[in-house]
Amino acid sequence: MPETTTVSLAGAIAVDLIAVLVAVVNGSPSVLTVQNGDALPSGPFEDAHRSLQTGLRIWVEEQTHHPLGYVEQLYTFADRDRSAAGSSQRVISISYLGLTRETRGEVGWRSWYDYFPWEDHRDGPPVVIAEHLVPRLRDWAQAGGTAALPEERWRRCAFAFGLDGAAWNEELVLQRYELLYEAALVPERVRETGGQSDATRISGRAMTGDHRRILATGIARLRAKIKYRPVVFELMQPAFTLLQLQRAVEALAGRLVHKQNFRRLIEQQELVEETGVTTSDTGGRPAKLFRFRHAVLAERAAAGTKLPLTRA
Amino acid sequence: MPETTTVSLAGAIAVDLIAVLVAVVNGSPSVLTVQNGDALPSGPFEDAHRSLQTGLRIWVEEQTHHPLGYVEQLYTFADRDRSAAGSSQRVISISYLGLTRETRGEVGWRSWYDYFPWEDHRDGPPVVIAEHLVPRLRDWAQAGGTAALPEERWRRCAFAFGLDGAAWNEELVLQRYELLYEAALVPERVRETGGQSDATRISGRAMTGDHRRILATGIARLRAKIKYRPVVFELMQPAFTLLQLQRAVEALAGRLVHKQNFRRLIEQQELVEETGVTTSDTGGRPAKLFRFRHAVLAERAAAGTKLPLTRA
DNA sequence: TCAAAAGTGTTATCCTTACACCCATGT
DNA sequence: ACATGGGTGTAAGGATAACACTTTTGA
Repeated sequence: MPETTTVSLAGAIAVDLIAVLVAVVNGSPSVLTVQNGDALPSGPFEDAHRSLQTGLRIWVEEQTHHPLGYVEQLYTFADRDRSAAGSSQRVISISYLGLTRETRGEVGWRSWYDYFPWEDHRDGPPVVIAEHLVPRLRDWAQAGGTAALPEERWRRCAFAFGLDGAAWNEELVLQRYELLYEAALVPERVRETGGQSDATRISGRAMTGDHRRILATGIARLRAKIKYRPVVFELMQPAFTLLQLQRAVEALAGRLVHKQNFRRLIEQQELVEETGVTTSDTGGRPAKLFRFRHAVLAERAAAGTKLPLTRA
Repeated sequence: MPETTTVSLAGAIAVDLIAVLVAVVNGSPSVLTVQNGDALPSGPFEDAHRSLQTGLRIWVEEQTHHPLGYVEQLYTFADRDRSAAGSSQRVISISYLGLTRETRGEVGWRSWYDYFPWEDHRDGPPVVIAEHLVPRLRDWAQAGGTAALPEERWRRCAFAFGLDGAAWNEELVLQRYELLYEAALVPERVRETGGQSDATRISGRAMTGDHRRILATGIARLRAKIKYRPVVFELMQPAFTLLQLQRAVEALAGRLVHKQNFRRLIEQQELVEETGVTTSDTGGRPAKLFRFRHAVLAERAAAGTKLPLTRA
């Protein structure tokens, strides 16, 4: 049974809103941070706010002067250990994922691969995985007692990081972070002011509290979402070339995609239409500019079949 | 720069846990209710709980004596109008979706189609749609001012309910409920002690507060989830026939699926294995009993491809 | 002329969809 | 025998994955 050291007075619970705000800033999938990159923007949920979502919009636009495009709720966290050290105050954090194309007020945007260096596979698997993570994870697995635990631990590692013949799955961002956390390979686990030179190179930049976990949740959600909902366009300028679109997807997914098959996919789903304009800013042959067909949002909010339905 | 000082509004906010607990009770997709079907089980989040999820597990098992299988967070609601009438107390409801196969303590299980009669298309489109909902929705759309609003409203209706040539999409449970709410076709909107004889037949059984909205959220999530994650098995007995499995899926989706193609799908994904036992309880030729291959949970947590990746 | 990016053609393969038919049991 | 569900074969069509090649610009 739980150890009740903290007395539960009425009203001991505070509610925070916390935002994972994403933009693609010259080729880098970026997240808006505060405190010099140590934290995600957050603030108390005010009673005056009409709803959570509007509450979030209000203060994000206040703080950042960014019009906030697509917004969705991510997750609500409330583990006991989230409380600030010393205080027995219980904090509930309701996190949101937001997408924007605006990048004014140049402050605070950071590539999310600063925080998760092992997640960027656009130039092949990052060396940090084989060099640093794998040996340490293997040590951790082997230290797992006597029973079947070591194999079980290693199986999880291999699956999450695409080892031993398993394929890399870019959606497992959270699982990977949690494994590293469990294996104490991440500064947040030991809480030492976060971000020593060596630790950062290996395990990425740390953040306050569990902000990095929340960021991982957001990235995972977004990587999953781009596959079945046309949300990338929220991150694009109004007009863009197909390669720019492809680069944006690649930035988010952390993987390269096949050029022509990508184009065919976009085309056959009728996601874009030509603007009639071409640009030669891209180096090489001038490219046609496209715009997103907003009609598709109305037409199909994604069928989402996968069940072999009988004909009606 | 924004600072993350979490100011606690002393005691103005209460936090509730609320559960959408699903089981398939002889062919009906059912939800656990309390208060004679008027409410979903819920309770205050206690500071003693280690985390939200364990908090939920503890009191669900307390209240229902059900071992709770799969659990996932659904959504966190906090609209102002959620507060109890008169009180200015702000309530935040963190909702969870839980799946179980246990049905002991026969109290409180209700078919979710009692609450959403228009969602069950297993015997074709329910007559209530054409008979009652469509005319009223059309009226509501037409009453939408002078501008483009009426067409816009009707377009949303047609899309949500599969009218005017649009296909029925079983995942749009929440959108449909919210349309009916917006059109004031649902007792919750008018708040008249909920559930008059006529209203219930047309717009389904009402619930307290926004519990029905939460239930709709849960159903939508589950209908989406069964397509890419093997969660149906959480609702099955340890051994089952393929037709029983199919019936369970159909109950959840509210649609019939193609027998052979369904089997092929199950088989080629290696989701099940034969137990070696057959049963003749099903009427007709005895059926092989299968069990879920728990190995798949480890093997692939669903690849989830849809991007044309380049070969590594 | 060469680098860099734009843009197109084509094929093998797999998955999905839609057919229609036979098998084993209890009544 | 017949109703009820169990269980199978197979072919058409479309989506995917994998090939390599031509075109147009700026430096």
